[in-house]
Amino acid sequence: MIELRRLRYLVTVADEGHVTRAAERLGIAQPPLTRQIRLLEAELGVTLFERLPRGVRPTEAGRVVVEAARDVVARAERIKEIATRAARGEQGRLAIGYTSSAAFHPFVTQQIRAFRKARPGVLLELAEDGTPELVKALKDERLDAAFIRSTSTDVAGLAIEPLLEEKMVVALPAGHRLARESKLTLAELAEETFVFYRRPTGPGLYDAIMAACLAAGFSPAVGQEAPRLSSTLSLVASGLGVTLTPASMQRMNVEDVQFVRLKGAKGLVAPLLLATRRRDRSTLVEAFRREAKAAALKTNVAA
Amino acid sequence: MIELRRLRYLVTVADEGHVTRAAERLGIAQPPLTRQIRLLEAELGVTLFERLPRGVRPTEAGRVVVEAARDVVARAERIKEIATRAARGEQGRLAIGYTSSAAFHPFVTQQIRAFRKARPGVLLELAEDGTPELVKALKDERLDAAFIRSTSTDVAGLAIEPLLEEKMVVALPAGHRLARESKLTLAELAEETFVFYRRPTGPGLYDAIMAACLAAGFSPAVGQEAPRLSSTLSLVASGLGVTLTPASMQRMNVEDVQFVRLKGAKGLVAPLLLATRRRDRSTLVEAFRREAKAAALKTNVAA
DNA sequence: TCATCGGCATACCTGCAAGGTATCCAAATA
DNA sequence: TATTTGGATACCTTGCAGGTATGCCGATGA
Repeated sequence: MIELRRLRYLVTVADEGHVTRAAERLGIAQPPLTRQIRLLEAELGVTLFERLPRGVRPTEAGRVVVEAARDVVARAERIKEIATRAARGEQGRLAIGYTSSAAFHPFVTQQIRAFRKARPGVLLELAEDGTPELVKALKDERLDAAFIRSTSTDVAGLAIEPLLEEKMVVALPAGHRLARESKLTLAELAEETFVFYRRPTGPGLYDAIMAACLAAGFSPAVGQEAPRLSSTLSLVASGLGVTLTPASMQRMNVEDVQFVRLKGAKGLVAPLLLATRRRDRSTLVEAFRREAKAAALKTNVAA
Repeated sequence: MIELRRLRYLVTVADEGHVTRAAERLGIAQPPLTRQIRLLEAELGVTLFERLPRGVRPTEAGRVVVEAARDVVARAERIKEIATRAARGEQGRLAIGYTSSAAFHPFVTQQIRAFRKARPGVLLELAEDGTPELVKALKDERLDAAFIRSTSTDVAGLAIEPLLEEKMVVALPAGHRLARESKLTLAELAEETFVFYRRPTGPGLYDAIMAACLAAGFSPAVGQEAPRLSSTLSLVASGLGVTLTPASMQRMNVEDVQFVRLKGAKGLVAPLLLATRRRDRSTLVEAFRREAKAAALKTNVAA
């Protein structure tokens, strides 16, 4: 019968790529570790590592098994925490993620605050990351819900629900010749250099902006790309170009960036989406979803 | 450090509601089981069971922990199955590359599609690039196999295996004076300007074409070079010259390009090769190689 | 090409924790 | 109050993880 110790050893060896170093990290000697790995291989009936002259390397099958083992080990580690929390009578735990651009959206912070207030017994865990990473974390059950801005890659098994649509605004370096306007059309930006956040692996804001510019009769000159929507603003502040961002980003209050409303770029909106696991019908997630959708509806009616 | 044995015991006791019966089911005596449960309680710092006059009952916290334990145990049990499946090549990851000209070859797409269908558990990663880049990626283990057209630079450590040989066709701008012929000889192209894709760092199609032209009694006038075989076609479409391409490129269906069969240029063929790492004897790569070679053999016999 | 080294494998011993047996004890029947 | 049921305790036994010593193989370098 397979035991956790072996799996922990397996993961460590895979991480180190080196039995001796892994043994060191585990605080045991090398020979027992070698033996444990071999016993595990015998038990699974699979060669997990190629033995190289220097170190070891997981075989193809090894990689797959290591990932599964990592998952099991991580879940086992969490049990202790689950136990103490359950003993304290806490009603559960909800891990919520959001893309960096959603982090500044008042709706998101408002929802999280309201949920925390209504359920003080629930431990909220928050994480900020890129949409593809959030999607992966949802699938791996490291997250229970995520506010995202685009439907990125492979979302099979996830429920993606639109909450809000947000207007876009133009972000300009302070003192830019257009910064004194109260409204701008896309066409007025035709001569500008744009900075963008890196195109995600799926259709996203990037493509929508591109399409809108083309519709306005120009192809934007892209100066530099940034890994996060939020970091484009520092590029704008540095004068490397202009960009379009969701209106809520104005709250970031970056020095040397001025925002101007965008006029007549219909269809150019930043959606705010809520992603959950389709299978996951746990009470907490369900409540969070329900409340978020209700609040979104109210916001949309008010607007 | 928490171990799976304890978790298994915990789940069994919870299921039976009875330490003695659980012990029986586990094939151990009752006292050790009692002790293991108490040790687990001590480790987690939580009382998991209420001791009743007849049997035991999980506490509130106990129920939560039991569910978490059940999940971990189930996942651990699955690891063995995951391992055997991975060893059989039903799971894992395979990164395949192809040169842009091979990308349009029906054989290549067919092989990849068939492999994906036969092994849905395998994550296929595809990359299109030039032959030298593919060779480098193979050596760096960013790729596991690559369809290439020529044996480029330094292929030490790689196994290069011929799969197919493909006829060449003449690509002409639409409306070209020779475009109405049904067949052309090389000699008939002696007065034409040629466009070529850039010569790779090793011997390739370029040299084969050059040699064939020389054998036909002329040295081709080279008009412009393109970085990819596929982009030569747009040059042809723009009327910058004619070129010779593998027959499968006809599928690209470029507007303003017409293809004419080539007559009597024996030896002028575009090989399709499969490159793998010589050392790499992983199940997945091996299976892919085997199936590609088998399919190639069948295709050659049919042709 | 031979010496050296780095690093996994093998052999064999040791100690601890899981398992076994015997027995106790508390509460629920009768 | 006697009996039964089932978990707890005490104490012995054993198997498996861990330790030390050493072998062996391939890679590197003089």
